[in-house]
This record gives sequence, structure tokens and C-alpha cells, in this order.
Amino acid sequence: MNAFQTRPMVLDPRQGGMEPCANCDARSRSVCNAIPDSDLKRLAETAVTGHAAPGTSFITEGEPASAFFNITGGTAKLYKLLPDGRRQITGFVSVGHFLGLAVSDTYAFSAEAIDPVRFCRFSRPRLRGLLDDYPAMEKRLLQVASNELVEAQEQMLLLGRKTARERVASFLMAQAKMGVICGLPRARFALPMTRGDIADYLGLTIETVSRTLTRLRSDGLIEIPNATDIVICDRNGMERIAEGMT
Amino acid sequence: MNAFQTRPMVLDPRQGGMEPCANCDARSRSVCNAIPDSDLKRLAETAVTGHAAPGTSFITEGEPASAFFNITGGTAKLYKLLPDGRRQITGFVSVGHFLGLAVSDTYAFSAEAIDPVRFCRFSRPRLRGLLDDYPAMEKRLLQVASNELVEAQEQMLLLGRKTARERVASFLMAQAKMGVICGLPRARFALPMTRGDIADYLGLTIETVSRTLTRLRSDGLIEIPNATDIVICDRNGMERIAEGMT
DNA sequence: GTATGGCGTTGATCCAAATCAACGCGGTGT
DNA sequence: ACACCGCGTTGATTTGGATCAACGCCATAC
Repeated sequence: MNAFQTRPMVLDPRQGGMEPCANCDARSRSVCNAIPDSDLKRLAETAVTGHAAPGTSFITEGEPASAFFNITGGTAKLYKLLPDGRRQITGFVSVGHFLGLAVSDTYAFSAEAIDPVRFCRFSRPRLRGLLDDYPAMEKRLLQVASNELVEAQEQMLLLGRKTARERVASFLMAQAKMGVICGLPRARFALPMTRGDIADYLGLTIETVSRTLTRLRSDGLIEIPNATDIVICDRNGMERIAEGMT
Repeated sequence: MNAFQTRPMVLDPRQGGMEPCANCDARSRSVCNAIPDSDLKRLAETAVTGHAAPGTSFITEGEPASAFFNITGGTAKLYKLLPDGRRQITGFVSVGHFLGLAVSDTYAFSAEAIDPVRFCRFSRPRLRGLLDDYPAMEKRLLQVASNELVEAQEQMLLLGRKTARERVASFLMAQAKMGVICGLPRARFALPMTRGDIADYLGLTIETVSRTLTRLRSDGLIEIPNATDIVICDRNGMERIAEGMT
């Protein structure tokens, strides 16, 4: 089940009274690095830590948007649903990602943990206070939002105009680049999400994703040691397919 | 042809030396309203006006992102291309819309005028200066970017999971709402873009857009007095189709 | 007048991906 | 041990939308 700790991080007994933000894995890659070291206490008092077990949601589309989240560990999927259950995953987010920026008073998407997710939770008024006091953080948020907008446009191109083969190749190359950021070897990486998740991210069915992966493998472009691991064999070939040069 | 005026708006002879920002149609609905009336001179000196004739582009994907644009009149389409010419239109923008937020040093999309477009152009350093001096403008930009992100996610759902009928219905309802904002009557509005543009926005072909419109018409949901005008007859029915309740 | 060309519609045919279906594998609960 | 179930793969068939093709309409050009 989904669980919140109701006390600020700084009081979290498991942290032993230390300044948790100071040695947070996420800080270096998140908007929090806009706040100077000297003010980390303020940051720690503003945030509340929480976690979500695999398969549980911590944001539900349409519910009041009472808080913002900063992912500090694990991977989650963001998605929107149609009334009949059709699902579009709009993104996978992991450590450092900031969630819930919607200006509206309800969330525009749901978020569900894929593996165990840890996060910091900022209530709207508290985040507002932080942003008012640290304009640099607002600047960082704008950068982040701008980058996400660019990614969203890229994904629209994928969903509107790419073939199944191009979509899967694009996805794998993007995941491979993520892997690089996380320090894994260049060519090999793990997919934390299921085939169903990939399908709902790429606007395809499970079967088409599976068949397309098999095809890429038999074409010698990738290897699939097991269902969750992927090895990119022909980086250039994959890149060309992903960009539609076929 | 595309044309820039190289002098600041305030010096534009056609403005007769008045403060152009003070009576700009776009200001009330754009990020510029974050700047107080008393500082409009500063704003006017920062911006340069320009225009683009129908069919001409004023932003080209991949080129150095030297400036930001604020649309003050007309409608433009934003799009991305694949090497073989496949095109995805990521949005239609009109008065008040702010363009070019990409943090990257090159534009992530192209922008082309549909009808005659007028805009204000801010060089990156000048806009940076404005944002540093007016944190309220940065806050507005963040709001705008957040809203666009929500719209982008909605469009991903459309492109990834909706049927042609649902896509066209969604598009028409969104345009109808735009029309309301612009003060036109509730049920009727004009489409400034071609069927090809609509197709590239919805991830369909021209033929499918045309056939789907015809079908919606013969189902009594809309009327099509001529190719560019649409009348929504059954608002609820259209809304239900758009949301996938079929 | 009558070419010409862009835009939109409609019909006939095709095909990439969806759907329907079967099965294998590994975990887990009894 | 066994049944059960979620996940992934593969095969057979269907289908929604793409593609190919023809035509009408209305500008603008000559």
C-alpha cells in the first residue's frame, strides 16, 4: 500500500536527525539544487518523505492537486485513462523528477510506482513559499518544464507519425541514454516496466511491442538476454530507424 | 515573405511614438501582463515587432534559438518533421501565445504562419534581462509552460489511444472552445487551417479527416456550411465522442 | 474563354497493427 | 505436488485507417 510519513524529513527517526537533503541522491539532478547548502534545513522542513510500493498509485488523475512530488528513488509511470480503460502512459519518471506542476486544481494524470518509489512531498502552499523565497528554484522549474515540453513534442511526433518499428527503436534508444546517465554500461540496460507499459507508452499493443522486439533481434540490431534486459548491438542502425531514416 | 522590423516597437513610425505595449491586443492574454503599466516603456524597448505572411515560417527546427516570440495576431502552426517529410503538427498558436521556450540552443520545432501573423520578438539575452528584473513574468511563464504540458499530455492520449472519430471530435470541441474565448458565437466557428494541417495535427491522413467530418455531419452532430466553417449541433454528443464514451 | 493548380471529397483497394487465440515459463499459494 | 495467474511470445485472422485514384470546385493566370 501507498504510505505517507506525516512528519518532515528532518524529524524522520531513520535519518538520525541529520539533514537529509544534504545527502539526498536526488538533489544533484533535481530542482532542489537551486537552494543553497546553507538553507537545506528550510528545504528539509518543507518536504515530507513518502513511498509507494510497486503497483500502487500516489497521484490520481482528477483528484485535488494538493501537493507536488520530487522523486528520490525508483521509477513511476504517469498516465491518463479514457472511460473505457484505454490508457496512455505519458512518461516514465525516476530519481530527480519533479511532478504535479499542473496549475489546475486537480491532477491531470495518475502516477503509479513501477518498482518501490521514494519521494519528497511538498504541499502547494509550502512549495509556493519556497518558490517565493528562492527565485532560482522557479527558474529551474521553468527550465525543467521547458525541457519536458520539448520531450512531449518529440513524443507527439512518435505517436502521430512513426511506425511501430520506429517507435520501439526510439523508446529503446531513449532508455539506453537514460542508462548512460545512471552510470550503466553503454550498450546494455534493464527495462523496469512491463510490455504492457511500453505498449501504452508507445500507442501500440503488447503483441506488437513483443513482435517488434523479436524482429529487431532477428535483424541483429539488439539482443534480449531476458525479458527485462536489452543490449543495443547496432547503435547507428537503431538511431537511424528511430529517426525514421528507413 | 517573412519580415522583421529592426527597430523597437516604440520607434515604429506606424505607432506615432505611442507606447505600443499599452494598447497591444495580446497583452491581456500573454505573459506581458506580468509587467506593470509603469514599466511598459522598458517592455516596448525590449521587443521588436515582426510579421510573417501565410505559408512562411518564422521559426525553423534545428536552427539556433536566438529569440523568443510572442504572437500578437494571426494563427501559426508548430510542427516537427521526419527526414522523409512526415510531419506532426504539435499545436496551433494564436494571439497571446509565447513561443520558443526551449532551453536548448536550437529550436525543437518549426513555426509557420497560417494567416498573416504578427509577433513581438525578444532576443534571448534581452528576455533574460526582463525575467531577471520581473520575477512575476517568470512565474507567469512557468504557469504557461505547465498548462502547455497538460495540453501536451492530453494530445498524447489522443494520438496514442483515440480513434479517428474521437480525434476529430476532440479537435472540433477544442476549436469550439477557442472560438468562445475569441468572442464568437457558441456553436459556430471557422477553421483557419487546411484539412492537411488538421490531419498532421491529429496523426491521420487528409482523406480520413474528410471522411470523418462527413460522417459526423451525416450523423447530425455537426454542420459544414463550407469547408472552413463548422457548426456544432450536438454539443453533448460531440463531447461524449471526444472523451471516448462510445 | 480555358488552362492550371491547390484544396476537398469520395470510392476502391491494401496493409500495418489490432484482435483473437494458444501456449510456455516462472512465481506463489495451498 | 499441483493449480493458478501474470507476463511474454507467437500464430491466425480481422480491421481501421492508409494508400491509390478519380473528380468537383474555385481561384488565379494567360
